[in-house]
Amino acid sequence: MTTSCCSSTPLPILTFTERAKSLSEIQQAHAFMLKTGLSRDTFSASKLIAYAVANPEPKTVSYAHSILNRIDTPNVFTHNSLIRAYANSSTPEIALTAFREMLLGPVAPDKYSFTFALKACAAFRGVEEGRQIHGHFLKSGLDSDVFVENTLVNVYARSGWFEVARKVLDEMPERDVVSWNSLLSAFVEKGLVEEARELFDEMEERNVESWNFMVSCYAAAGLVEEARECFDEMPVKDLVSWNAMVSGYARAGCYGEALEVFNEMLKSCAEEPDGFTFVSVLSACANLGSLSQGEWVRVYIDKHGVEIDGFLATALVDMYSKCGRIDKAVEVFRSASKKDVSTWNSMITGLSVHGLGNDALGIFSEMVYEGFKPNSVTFIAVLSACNHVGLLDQARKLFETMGSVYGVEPSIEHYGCMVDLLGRLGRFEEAEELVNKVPPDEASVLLESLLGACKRFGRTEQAESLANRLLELNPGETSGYVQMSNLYASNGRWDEVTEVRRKMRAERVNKKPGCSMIEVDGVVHEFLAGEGLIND
DNA sequence: ATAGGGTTAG
Repeated sequence: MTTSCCSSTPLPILTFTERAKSLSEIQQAHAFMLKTGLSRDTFSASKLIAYAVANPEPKTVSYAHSILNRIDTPNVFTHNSLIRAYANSSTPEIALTAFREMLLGPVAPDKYSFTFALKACAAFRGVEEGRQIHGHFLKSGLDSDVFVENTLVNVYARSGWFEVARKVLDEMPERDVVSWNSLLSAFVEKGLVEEARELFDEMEERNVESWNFMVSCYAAAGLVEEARECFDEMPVKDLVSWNAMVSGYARAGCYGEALEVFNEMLKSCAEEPDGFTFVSVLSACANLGSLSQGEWVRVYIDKHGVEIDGFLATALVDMYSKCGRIDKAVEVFRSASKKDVSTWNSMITGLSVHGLGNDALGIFSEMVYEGFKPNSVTFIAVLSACNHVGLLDQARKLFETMGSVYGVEPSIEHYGCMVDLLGRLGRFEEAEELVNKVPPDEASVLLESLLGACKRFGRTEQAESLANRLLELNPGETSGYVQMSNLYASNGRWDEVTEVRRKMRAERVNKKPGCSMIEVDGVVHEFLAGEGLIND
């Protein structure tokens, strides 16, 4: 313990407490206070609780809670700090326990208590709880307050009670820009573009955040032109505005435009790009296969000392592996100081698609060894790695343990990997067993996979029966018919082909033409697959 | 001594 600051007077320990950088330092301070009897002192304890406000992880906050419970005379400040810390944690519901405890005690809640308790309700969409607290506030005798009411607007709006939110907003004795944004942000969160636009046009005041909400609202809906219009129109842009536009283009698949806006951003020198910017830019590079621009970004990141966090490491690994440089992907991965589950996932996926199944499995073991919890994506990545290399035993083992050991229940994608692998290796019985374990309405992907394998192995009879099952499962869809007719065609059974086609017409099923595009010398060529559909 | 909306990411 770094006790150099601790002596018999209370001040140094309070300074130590204020400067604590970890929960264990707080616990050291607490231990010291216990010995000296200082821990029951309201002011000293509030310094311990302040740490939880600044670092609201559930563990830290519940520790602060236990400290608060042992104070002789809690005051309104210590109560509010605890409610606030819970409201900002990932377990905001517990803020209401703390609020209830306050109501039962001798200290009356003030406008801060209500604001924090309501903020907690907004966080977990607790509209019923919010309503009760609203009623409580009205009966409390406290004056109407713009902070309390703004939070209330947000509670109702985020819970989808838009009319009530609007009513509270309209009846507020004084509104500010946050009042409007409280409702606007909820429309944006729910993807209600029209409602957001209408409100935005009606707003008495707007700030840069209001504009950013609109840009991101359009971008999230894939309406990049509208987003751009809004972006061009806004009176003041900040870093978030630029990032919203770059990511909007990238997510909409407009990768060239994403890079263009990024270049504009650099040229205008208005804002320095940050990790958010680079993640979107790298994603654009990855999807364009543009290694040179991706490299440029990496150099920029290094030169400007931008911190490579889990997100950025993931984006870099992804960019390098999608651009064919798995060696550089591994290099970035190895040198990354921060990794999260997605970083591991993108490394495993990268190795897998490069055919390096064993390396992918090695990274998976490392991941588990280092204490990261694999998720559903991880298992898709490792199972497809097994698939690429034909590692049946490993795949079986992973598939069995993913639920029991790692707590990730297999979904249809995982079944898909297994059925693919089993089919490829000719293990038809085992594959069928798996297919029969999933609910019928999800089984068609698996049936198609297995059907393909049957064809490759010349198992025409089984293929036929699978195609029939596919047909029964979804008579309105093309895949069963197409598979069936291809099957007959490849065996020269033309009468049966005609019969399938007739059935298809009778059921009014039409095969949608496949479409693909390619750019050659700046001219886009479009190809349509299908019969007589090009002139339709 | 403590406020509210907080927009951007693989």
